[in-house]
Amino acid sequence: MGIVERKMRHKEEIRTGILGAAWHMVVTDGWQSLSIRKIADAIEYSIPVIYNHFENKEAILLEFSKEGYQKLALALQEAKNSVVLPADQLEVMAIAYWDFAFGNKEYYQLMFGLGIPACEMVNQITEIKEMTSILVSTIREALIQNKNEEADYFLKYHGYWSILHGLVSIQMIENSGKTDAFKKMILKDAISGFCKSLAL
Amino acid sequence: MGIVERKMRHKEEIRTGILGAAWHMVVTDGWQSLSIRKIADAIEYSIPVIYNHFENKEAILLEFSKEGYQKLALALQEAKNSVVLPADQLEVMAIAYWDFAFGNKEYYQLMFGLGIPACEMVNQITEIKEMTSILVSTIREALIQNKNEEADYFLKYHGYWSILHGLVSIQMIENSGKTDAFKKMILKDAISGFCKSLAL
DNA sequence: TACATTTGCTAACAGTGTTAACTTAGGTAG
DNA sequence: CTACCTAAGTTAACACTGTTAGCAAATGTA
Repeated sequence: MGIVERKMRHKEEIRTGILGAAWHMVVTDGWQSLSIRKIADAIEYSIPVIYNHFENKEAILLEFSKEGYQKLALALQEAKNSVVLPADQLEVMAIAYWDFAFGNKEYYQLMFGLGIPACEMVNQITEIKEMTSILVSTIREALIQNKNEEADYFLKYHGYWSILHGLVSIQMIENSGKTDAFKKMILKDAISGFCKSLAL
Repeated sequence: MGIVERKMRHKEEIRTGILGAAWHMVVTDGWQSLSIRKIADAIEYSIPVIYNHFENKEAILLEFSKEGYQKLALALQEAKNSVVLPADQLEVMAIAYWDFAFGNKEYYQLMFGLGIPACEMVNQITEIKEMTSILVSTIREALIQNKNEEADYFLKYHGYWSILHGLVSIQMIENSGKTDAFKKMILKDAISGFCKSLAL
């Protein structure tokens, strides 16, 4: 008598139904417009049913976030396996990382808590340009100083900013037990490595 | 008859009152819990008054975002002025950038749309560790290959990940007119620069 | 004093997440 | 076969959210 089995199966069906409906909404309208009510509507069950499967809305998003990290790990592993030299591996992994992020924007944004101000907003902030111009000019000066004017300053500027922003935002969402001093060591090491890349 | 002046002044007072109350709420409870109603309550005016000064809630946040970019630009400029060599400038600017981000978390999170999943959430995702372990192992292998085992692999791993995440997230919120090919050039340049830093 | 304009308010609309309390259907035991 | 009990699913509400239409009152002008 597979009664409990059937019940389990049914419960699982609802669960996957919730996740399926939720994912569909995330992909079409962005995850900021995900709503419990709309999910309930899509799966043709009442609202509290969803709370039998997930503690709250965040738990649903957390589920996707986990999925995302798994997919990313898989992509990185595959990339790594495709070549043998570690230096080459780092390069193909970088590309795999990039491709994952832009091939799965919804996942990536969820995983790193990115994307509230809806992108369009950011482009309207002229203040950003004022700030980046300071970065750009310094990069150019550094390249001139190094007699390395062939190097594309725009490339380098993006590299510089990325290291900074990447370090900051990862530390911010990680908030691990590292000391401030150690965090700054990471920063200095990354920047000194970058500065070396400015020389010929 | 400074009647219009007085009115202007009064209007300006309300505006700064709105921003002041809003900022206070952002700092104390995080900007996700900012609400028009609570602002109205704080400034002791009714809700629609706020809509006379700002088109919507996002406009208020945009205001802070702009402020943030201005403050960051100022901090970078000051750091730059403190030393003369471009290479040194890049280092002090990096530290200034870092200090700004962590000294003004609210600004930074707003500026880069960071921080929905409330940080605590991210720490509960064990899947992250599975992913990062792949990165770490490859970094270690690369260091061994380069006979540079003294280098701290943890430092390098953070640098590597930061470049990746930084590039991705900045490109994502910028969504400028760059071609995919050019974007990948930025990526490859940054990574090849990083790989050089792994050598002795 | 009469009019016009700005200023601000009340109250509502249309949403959101979440939960208490109830009904009903399903399986179990006498 | 009936009585019971548990679990599934429902309705309806609470307490919020952003936003706006329509109205009242205060203010300055003619």
